[in-house]
Amino acid sequence: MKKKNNPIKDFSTEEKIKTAAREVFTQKGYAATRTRDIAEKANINLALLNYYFRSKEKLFEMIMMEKVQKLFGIIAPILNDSQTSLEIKIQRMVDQYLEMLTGQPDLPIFVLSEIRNHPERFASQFNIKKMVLESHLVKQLQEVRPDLSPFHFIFNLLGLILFPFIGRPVLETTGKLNPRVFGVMIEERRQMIPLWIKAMLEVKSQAK
Amino acid sequence: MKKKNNPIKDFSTEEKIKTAAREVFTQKGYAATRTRDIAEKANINLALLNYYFRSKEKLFEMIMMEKVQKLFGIIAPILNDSQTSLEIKIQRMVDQYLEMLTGQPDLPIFVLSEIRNHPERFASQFNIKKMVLESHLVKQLQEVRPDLSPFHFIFNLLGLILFPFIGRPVLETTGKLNPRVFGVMIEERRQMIPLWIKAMLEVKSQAK
DNA sequence: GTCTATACAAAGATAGAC
DNA sequence: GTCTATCTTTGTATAGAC
Repeated sequence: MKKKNNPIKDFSTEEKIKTAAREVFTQKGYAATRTRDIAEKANINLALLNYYFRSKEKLFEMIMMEKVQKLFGIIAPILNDSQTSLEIKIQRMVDQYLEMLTGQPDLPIFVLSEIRNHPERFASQFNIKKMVLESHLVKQLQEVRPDLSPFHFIFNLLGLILFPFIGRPVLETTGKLNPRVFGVMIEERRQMIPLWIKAMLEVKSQAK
Repeated sequence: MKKKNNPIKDFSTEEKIKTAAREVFTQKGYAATRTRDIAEKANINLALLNYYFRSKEKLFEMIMMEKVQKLFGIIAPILNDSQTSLEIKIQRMVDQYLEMLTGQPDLPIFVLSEIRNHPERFASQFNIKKMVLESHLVKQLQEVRPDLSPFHFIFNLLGLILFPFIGRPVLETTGKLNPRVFGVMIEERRQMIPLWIKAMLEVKSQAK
C-alpha cells in the first residue's frame, strides 16, 4: 500500500491532474490543449490521465462545469435575495464579480468562447429563465421600468462589468495599458458602475 | 491553357480557399480548424491549400488580418473626424457597429479570443495609442470630462455595443432568446445606447 | 495549375508489465 | 496505481505525375 494521504506536501494524483488541466485548458482553450501538456504540468504519466478520466473530453467537461459555475453561479443568490433593494443587488454583483475576476481575469473570455464553440457541451447546464428572468431582481426592475426589457439591463450590467476583461488582451498587446493601470481602473469602476447603471435606468426611450 | 476567368459561375481557386477558410476559421477557431475541412468546403484538393498559402498558419494570418481590420478599422475614421460633435461620433459608432455585426455576429468573440490565445500574432497590427488615445474624440471627451479616463469611456461604449453579441450564445443555448427577439433588441439598442452613454457622462464620481 | 499518393509528426488512447 | 511501449487517428506538408 503506497497510497499516502498527505494533504500538505502532495495531493492525490487525481487532484494534481485536475489542477493542471484547469490551468492549461483555461490558458489555451480546449482545442489547442494537448493532454501531454497537462500530464507534464501535473508531473504524472500520460496514461494516468486516461486512467482517471476516460478522455480529454470528459476531463474538459468537468473543468468547464466548474468554470461556468464560477462565472454564472455567483450571481444567482444575489439576484434572488428577496430582502435586498435593487441598488444593493447591483452593488453586490459589481463587487463580487470584480473581486473574483481580479484573481482570474481570463475567465469570461474562456467560458464565453468555449460555449460558443461547443454549445452542445453546455446545453442546459443552467436554467437562465429560472435563474435570471424570473428572479427577484427582474421583478424589482419591472416595477421601476416596466417598459424596459430585462435583457437590456442584464446585457448592460454584465457588459460594463465583464467587457474590460474581455477587451484587455487587445490593449495590453498593442502597448498601452499595463496591469497596474488596469487594476486602478477596475477599482474606479467598482464605484462607478452602480452610478452609471442608475443613470441609465432613468433614461426613457424617445419612441415609447 | 485551362485557366478561365469566369467571374460569374466559379471563382479562382485561391479565392475559393480563402472563402472557405474564412468560414471554418471563424466558426471553429484556429486550433480546432483542420485544413482538410477547409479543402473540403472549398471543393479543392488539400494539396492546393499548401500550394497557394504556405501553411495553415499563413492562411490564418491572412484571414485574421481581415477580421481585425473589420472589427477595429471601422472606428478609426469616425474617431478622427474633426468635423463632427461627440454626439454624432457616438451615434455613428453605434450605427455602423450594429449594422456590421448583424451580418457577422460572431466576429467579436472570434477576434477577441484569438487575440488572447495568440497575442504575438496580433502584435502591433494597430496602433491603439495613435488611433484611439490621441484621437479627436478623446480630445472632445477631455473637454467635457477631464477627470474621466478615456479607457472608461471606450470600455463602456464598446461594452454596450459588443457585449450582447459576445453573450448571445449563452442565452441562445440555454433556451430563451431566439434570433428574432435578439434582432429586435439590437434595434432598440441602436437608439438607446447613445442616450445611455450621454447619461453616464453626466455622472460624477463621488470621491473626486 | 491541379491531382494522387504518401511522408511525417503530433496527439489521443490502450495493453500489459510491474 | 503507475509506468513503458505502442497502436490508431488525425492533421500538416510535400513529391511527383498529369
